[in-house]
This record gives sequence, structure tokens and C-alpha cells, in this order.
Amino acid sequence: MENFFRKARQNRIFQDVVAQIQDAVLDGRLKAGQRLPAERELGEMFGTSRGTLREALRVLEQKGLVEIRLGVGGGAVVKDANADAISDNLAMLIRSQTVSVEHLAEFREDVEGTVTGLAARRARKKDISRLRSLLDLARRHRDAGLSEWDDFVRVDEKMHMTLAAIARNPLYTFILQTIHDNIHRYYERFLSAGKEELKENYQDLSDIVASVEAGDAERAKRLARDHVMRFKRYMMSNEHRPSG
Amino acid sequence: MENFFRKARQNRIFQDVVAQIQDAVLDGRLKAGQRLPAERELGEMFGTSRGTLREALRVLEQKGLVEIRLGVGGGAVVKDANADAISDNLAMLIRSQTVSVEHLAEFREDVEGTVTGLAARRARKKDISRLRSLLDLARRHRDAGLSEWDDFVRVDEKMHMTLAAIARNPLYTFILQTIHDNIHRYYERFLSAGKEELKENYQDLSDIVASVEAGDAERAKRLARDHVMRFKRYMMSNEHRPSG
DNA sequence: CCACTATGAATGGTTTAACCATTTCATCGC
DNA sequence: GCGATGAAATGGTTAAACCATTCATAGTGG
Repeated sequence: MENFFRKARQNRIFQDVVAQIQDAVLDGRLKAGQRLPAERELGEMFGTSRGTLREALRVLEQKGLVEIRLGVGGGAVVKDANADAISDNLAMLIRSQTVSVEHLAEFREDVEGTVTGLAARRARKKDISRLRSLLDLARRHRDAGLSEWDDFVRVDEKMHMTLAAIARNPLYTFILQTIHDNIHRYYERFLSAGKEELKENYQDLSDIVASVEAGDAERAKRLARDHVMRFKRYMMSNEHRPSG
Repeated sequence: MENFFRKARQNRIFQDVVAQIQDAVLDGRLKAGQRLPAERELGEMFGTSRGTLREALRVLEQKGLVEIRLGVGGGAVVKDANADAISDNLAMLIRSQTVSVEHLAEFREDVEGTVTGLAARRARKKDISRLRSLLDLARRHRDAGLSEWDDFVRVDEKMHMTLAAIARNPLYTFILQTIHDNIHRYYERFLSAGKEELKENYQDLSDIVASVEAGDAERAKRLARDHVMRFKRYMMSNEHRPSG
């Protein structure tokens, strides 16, 4: 018999408190926005000291299950499902150089392609009009020129998140949000792109929306991949030529 | 001006302690396996009470950065980079029904396909021989029949993780580990598969290894996708016909 | 009557001091 | 040698107090 079982350390009281509250949240007995009793009162309910209860709250907070508010009427408030912890963890993997930005970019190419392909298969009328209005916004930023390059990037990102929503698999929404959270700071390095790139990128978005509207999944997938790859190329080429 | 900035709550001392220790770990000043001073001593170093320091340790522990050991010579020990927290978070998303098993399976099909395609492009001699020895193991379990079906599943999983390693992007290793962690319990539902399925699955693995060896990325990708899809079909078909 | 201010209560953040439980390791007795 | 024993180190928990923030409300001046 080897390492099949993890060591049982259920002796830690705060872990039991965490488990009980987490279960209640995940089973829906506690809903988002609902406020737990004050620390002193909660401690009494669980039969623990305030210190132990607070350790449990720190864990729940880090898990993204609750948020702590100060002052009168404050306390632990149940949060909506979110990918905060995943994003945080990926950020650590990148910072510890276990995952490089190149690794992240490679992964992103594939995910964005897949998401866009799925979106082309699953888009409804309402989805198409949402994409169209985002495209309009992007066009206006393009016409405004380089002064609104960062606005353009923001719309671009919003477009990708919208495509993920259209793909109707919440995993992709979470993953894309995590990727964008973490790749953002690298974008900022090359915000000084040229007017030509602005035009190219708008054309990409326009083509992507068109193929999603036509339901051409293969083309949508390929276009999205290429679009992301272009972003990566900007990033790489500007890395050795810092702003200034 | 709107919600551009998060509320500054740097007033919480334990967060500053978390940040300092986390920085040291991610910057490599603290290495895996290294032990931090005892709580009483650490508290003195940071100029905080033991309670506050312990709240910081709970957060670091939940982030997967340290592990707490008991007794003499115990304390907080720095951990290797890992995807524990991501896995935990995904498990919560599934349990809260924000992400269904179908969503996870759809995502997995794509990731396993991509990983195997990349592996076919990047495999070296040593990688191929690792795959071959795993395949041997799988064959032996196949020949042993249904009694070793769960061993076969374990080898199958190991094969996928090996392909992820060969793809040489650690992000895929983390993601696949997370997926497998979370999809495991659904496998257990249909462990009572037939002899025919055992043969089919072995044939899948054999074909995948062959195409990786041949460097045929497209074929490898398609085979891996189909292989995972077959697993999903088992899962679905047995869902309405519980064991018994 | 309205607007501003002061005050007090609720609540999270922190400290201190003590005791318990677990683990390691050196010592003692055989 | 070697096992039992006990001391010391260290994490786990408790209790009581005080501080800081926030909100509601009563009071005050115009």
C-alpha cells in the first residue's frame, strides 16, 4: 500500500467550518448576496472562538466564496460563482516562470479558435446583433485613429468574451477571462502600434463576425486563430524595442 | 470615471504579510521545501500578533503556496508550483452547477485533441519509448480482461498526461490534471464497461501512439478527440442505467 | 423645514496571554 | 543496543479586551 490516501487532518476545527459553509453555498442553501451573521454570533453557532472562525473566513474569502464588508451591517457576504481564484493561481504560475507568456499565447490561439468556431455553430439572431454593435464601436475607434487604440483593444477583448458567451459553455468564459486578466500587462507594452495594425485588426474582427453570421465554423475558427496570432506577433516584435 | 479601480483595502495587515511571503516564493527567494520560522518567531519578524500571522498563513495555504506541518520542526513549508487551487475552484464551479459535466467533456475533447497534435509535432525518441511502455502496460491490462478495467483507465489517464508533457507547454499539464481530477468521479459510474469497449479503447491508444510516432499531427489530433468522445458516450449511456 | 454635524452602536481588525495536542528527540533504565 | 519516557518545540484553540470603520439617528443651526 502506498500513497493512496491523503493524511487525515480533520482535527483542524476551522476546516470543518469552511466545509460546512462551502457546502451550504454550493448546494444553494446560501445564495449570492446573502449575508452571514456577524463573527461573534457565527462563532457561537459553530461553537468556536472568534479567532478560529476568522481563520475559516480567510480560507472562504481566498476561495472566492465570500467577501468581507466592514462596519455596521457588514460581515461575510456570499459571492457569485467566479474564476477569481483560477485567475490568481494562473498569475502565480506565470510569475514563477512555470508558465511563460509564449505558453499562454499558444494556449490562447487554440481556445479562441475553438470558441469562435463554436460560436459560429450556436449563434442566434440576438447574438449576431450584439456582435454587430460591438463591431460598430470598433469601427468608430478605428476611424478615430491611434488616440483610441486602447479603446479599440478593449472592444476587441469584449468581442472575444461575447463570442465565448455565444459558445454557450461557461468554462470558456471563465478560461478566456483568466487568460485576458493575465495577458493584459503584456499588451500594454505595445500599445504604440501603427495605424496599419489598427486597420488590419478591424478587418479581422469584421471577417470573424461575417463568418459567424454565415455559420461558417471552420472559417471563423481559422480567422480567430490568425487574429490572435497577429496580436502575439506585435507583442514579440515590440518586446525587444521598448517604448521610447 | 467609473469602476476602474478596486477599493484599496491595504489596511488589512495579514494581506501585507501574504503579499510579502508570496513575493518571496514567486521570486525564488524562498524555494520549495524550505521551512519558514515558527509562528511566534515569524510574527515578531513581521511585527504582528500570532493571530494575524495565522490568518496570513491560512490564505497562503489555500493558495497552495505553503503547507503546514505539526510538531517539533514543523511550521510552514514552501510548496512546489501546482494546480491544486485551480482544481479546487473548478470542482466548485461544477458542484454549483455553473459548469456541467457536458461542458467539461466538450472542453476536454478539444484540449486532448490539441495536446495530442502538439505531441505528434514535438515528440523525441525518449518520449516515444515512454509512450510505448505505457502502451505495453495497457495491453497487459486489456489481456487480463474486465477485472483490470480500472487499472486500464489509470494507464489511459497516465498516457494522456504523458502526451501533455510531450507537448511541452506546462499549461496543458495543469489543465489536463485539473480536468482529470474533476471528471474522475463520473468515470466511476460506468466502470462496468464491456470487454468490447476495453478492446476498442486499447486500439485507440495504439493508433494514437502510432500517429504520434509518425509525426502525423492531424491524425493524432482526430484520434485523440474520438477517443475522448467514446469515453463520453459510455458515460452518457450509463447515466440512465445505474450499476446493478 | 432642510442640511449638516455629532454621537453611538454594530461590526470587522488586531493584540495579548494562556492552555492544549502533536511530534520529535534526547535521555534513562534495562 | 533498545525500547520507554519525558521534556521541549510547535501548531491549534480560547478568551477578553481594545481599535477602526461604517451607518443610522438624534440633535443643531440656518
